[in-house]
Formats: sequence, structure tokens, C-alpha cells
Amino acid sequence: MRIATWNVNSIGARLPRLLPWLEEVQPDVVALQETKCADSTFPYADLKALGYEAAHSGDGRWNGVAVLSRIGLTDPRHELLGHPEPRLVSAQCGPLHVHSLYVPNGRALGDPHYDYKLAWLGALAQQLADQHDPAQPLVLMGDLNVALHDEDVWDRSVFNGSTHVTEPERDGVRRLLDWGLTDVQARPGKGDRAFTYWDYRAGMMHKNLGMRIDYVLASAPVASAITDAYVDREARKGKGASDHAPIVVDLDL
DNA sequence: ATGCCTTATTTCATAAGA
Repeated sequence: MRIATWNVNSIGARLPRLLPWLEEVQPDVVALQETKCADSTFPYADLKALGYEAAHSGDGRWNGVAVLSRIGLTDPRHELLGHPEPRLVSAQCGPLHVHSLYVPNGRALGDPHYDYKLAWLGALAQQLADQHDPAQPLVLMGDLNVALHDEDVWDRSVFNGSTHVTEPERDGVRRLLDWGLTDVQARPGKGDRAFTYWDYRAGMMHKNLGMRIDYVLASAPVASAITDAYVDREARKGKGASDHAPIVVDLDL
């Protein structure tokens, strides 16, 4: 079984890259973030043609998350209690309960959006504890907008006074891990750090100045079944790429 | 070499991304 996560930065703009990627990589389950479309314009038919059912939460220009599955998709859940933005969707896909999440960016320290980011992470931890059991096969996949370790950014000193590396943000992610999830370490596409994001500007991709902000967080039964995990850096290259690369994980459940 | 930002929309400018 192969699962993957990818912040596509608009599923409409990315469809010419996404569909061939699905055919090439053949994932059974995919978590997508930043679909940037309403449910009414989500490309259900194009995905169905490749064998995927989909659960999508989106309301237009910003955010938007989806779970795709070609091994069955039931029990779709579209809400994070108290937070109306479409940043979380989950569904049962065969033996796995799969969450696709897009954590708020935070923008800047002191910005109300930073407090919203921390509150959102806290609400997610609470909802997980209320609705799920870490002894069951479960994955959280998506764009956490947090670099857990200093090594997860190309140069920690650049981030002094910035979001993504602060201890309150990291605590928000650690609380998810403490509940019973493993931070799956993917093979890097280049170098020794498995970056998943490179800014479009200033040739950051070409200098490998990136960040590891996309994650696969797996409950114990899933973590122990992993046979491989890698960042698909090829998908970040060339014309019409997202600024994020997918993470692909193989399981022998 | 992978090449110097991209997206959708209240569109020829703006907000957001991280």
C-alpha cells in the first residue's frame, strides 16, 4: 500500500502535473492541501477516471484540503470543531483513517494569525483525542507549516524572529506526537535533509534552500509497517510545479 | 543542472504564501 501527501498550491493550476503524477507513482491514498477551489469546482471526474474517490473541503480562493483513495473511502469528516476554514478533512481508506491537514501559516510573530495557528493546532490535538485511538491505524498527513528542528530549515539564523520555528509552534506539533504519532522520516531527494518546500523566488530550489514543513505522522501500527518513505523532489522541478514536493510512503500493513 | 515567483480574484492590482 502506497500513501502520499502533497501541497499542490491550487489543484486547478496543478491538474496537468497531478494527473500524470498519480499515474506514474500509483499511490493508493493521497492527502492534498491548498486545493484553492470550492467543492463545486473540485475535479472529481478527472480523479474518478484514474480510479480515485475523493473527500474535499474547500470554499474558494484560499486553503482547501482533500483525501483521495482508490481502496475505498468512507466516513468522511469535514470539520475541525470551532474552526470554519477548510483546513482539515479525514476519511477511512481501507484499513487506514487518513487526515489531510493544512495548518495556518501564522504570518508573523504578534500577528493575530499566529495565535490562530496555535489555537488551531490545539484544537486538532483535542479533536484527535476525542475522536480517535492511536492504537488504531491512522495517519495525519499534510502541510504543518512548522519546522520541528533547526535542521529542518536551510539556515536557522534566517528565521530569527519568524514563524515556523518557534517553540510554541513546535509544542503544538509535539502534542500530536505525544498523543501517539511518529514523525515519519523520509529519504531526502538531495542532500541530507528531507526538505519538502522551496520558495519560488530567488532560485531557492536550485540552491537547495528549503524547509521540511510537510509531514506524515503515523500511529504505531502504521509506523511499524513502513517499508520506504521518500520526498519526490522530481515533482518540484520544471514548468508548472507546486512550491511543495510530495512525500510518498510505502506500507506493508 | 532543476533556473531566479505563483495563485485566484473584488483582474491590469491585490492578498497571501513561508
